[in-house]
Amino acid sequence: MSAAVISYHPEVSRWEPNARGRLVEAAQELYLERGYDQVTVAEIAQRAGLTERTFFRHFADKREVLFGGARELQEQVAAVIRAAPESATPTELIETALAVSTKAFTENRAQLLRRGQIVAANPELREREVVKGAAMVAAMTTALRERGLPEPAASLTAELGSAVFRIATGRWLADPEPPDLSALIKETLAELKAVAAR
Amino acid sequence: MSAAVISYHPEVSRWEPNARGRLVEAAQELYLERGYDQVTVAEIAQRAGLTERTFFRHFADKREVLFGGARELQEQVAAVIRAAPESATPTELIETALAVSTKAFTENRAQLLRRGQIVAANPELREREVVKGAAMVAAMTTALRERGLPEPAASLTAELGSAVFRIATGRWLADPEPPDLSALIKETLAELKAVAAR
DNA sequence: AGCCGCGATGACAGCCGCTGACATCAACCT
DNA sequence: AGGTTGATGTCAGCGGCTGTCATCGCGGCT
Repeated sequence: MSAAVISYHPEVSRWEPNARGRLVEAAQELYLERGYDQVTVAEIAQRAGLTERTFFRHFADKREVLFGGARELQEQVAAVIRAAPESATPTELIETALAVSTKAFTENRAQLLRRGQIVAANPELREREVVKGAAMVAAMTTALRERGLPEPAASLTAELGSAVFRIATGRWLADPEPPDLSALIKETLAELKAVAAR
Repeated sequence: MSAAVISYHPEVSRWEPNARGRLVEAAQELYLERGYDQVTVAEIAQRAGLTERTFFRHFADKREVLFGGARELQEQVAAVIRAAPESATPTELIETALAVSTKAFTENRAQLLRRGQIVAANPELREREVVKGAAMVAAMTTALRERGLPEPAASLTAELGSAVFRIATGRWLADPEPPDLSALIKETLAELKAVAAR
């Protein structure tokens, strides 16, 4: 509680803060500069002022450093589904769940484009993206089942939601004049209904 | 062209035949016995009477040895979509495309269950399965676009088809008294339509 | 004030997945 | 007979990833 406890020297603590963030930043820079498979983990760690071993304490593998946000998004979506009114139809649930992402997406468009460029350039990274999508489906299915939706409706609703999300955000990122993301999601959902009705 | 060129000794050729098949067999045995990550590629190769280097000439990586059939299935499905009459609706296309798998699946149930057991036991293998599903979606989308179906209907139809396939075969494999697979596919598709209509 | 456990990091050794380069040798072609 | 091809072997090496132990500031406890 005494005053002036904090030294003004930046090295307040034993290490620089935000090691994880520095690793993400260094990895993205290097992946963009030279391509994912021309970068070693040791190089990433060095640019971040850390060691290779520490990289693997923060990220399960060399790919995961690009996919940190997926878990949070997944948890938010599941929470929204759980909180929706009991009367909501599957379609309404999808629309509500996907709405949670629009703000973060719209605010970070440049960052998402940069990341998308890195991921698109490498098959291993595209694989990991697919896997994250599947994890999202699983989380949505669980949340839907918890509110009483029986199988296979729960799985199907989750798959539909995931498909709409993937297609809508893909179009939104690809469009140089991006329309409103939530409107695009609604539109894509409507098109899906039209396809399924035939 | 002379007669009796062939020695009766089993070693007709320089090597035992069907190296690829022996590798698949050895890998499945070992993965089942000890678990995927307790098996080295060198051990698989040794059981098959080959070297590690030869394993990697037949399979891109240690996982791929379990996913050989995916490419053929994908090609068959795409071919059926391309061959369907022009008048077919998206739903009919899905139903027709998925029908091609039922025979092979029904005939190889035991094999598929064994493989499923191995894959389910390991996250890396589950990832690869997800990736194969995504490749199927991509192939279906391409085939649908080639017959003139515009986007996003092509992507959506492919996603729906993939979802129905995954869910129907999952239920079929899980059921100890397996119903007719093609009937189950039709039923799942009908449930999907019901979900999407709400 | 002194002690102690915790937690983030470093240092080091080692396994194994995977690749490139070159050698071998039966089968086949001409 | 000689040249080509194609599947395999051999060997060396990189790099992703892990286990293990050491380091040492911090914060809490006594």
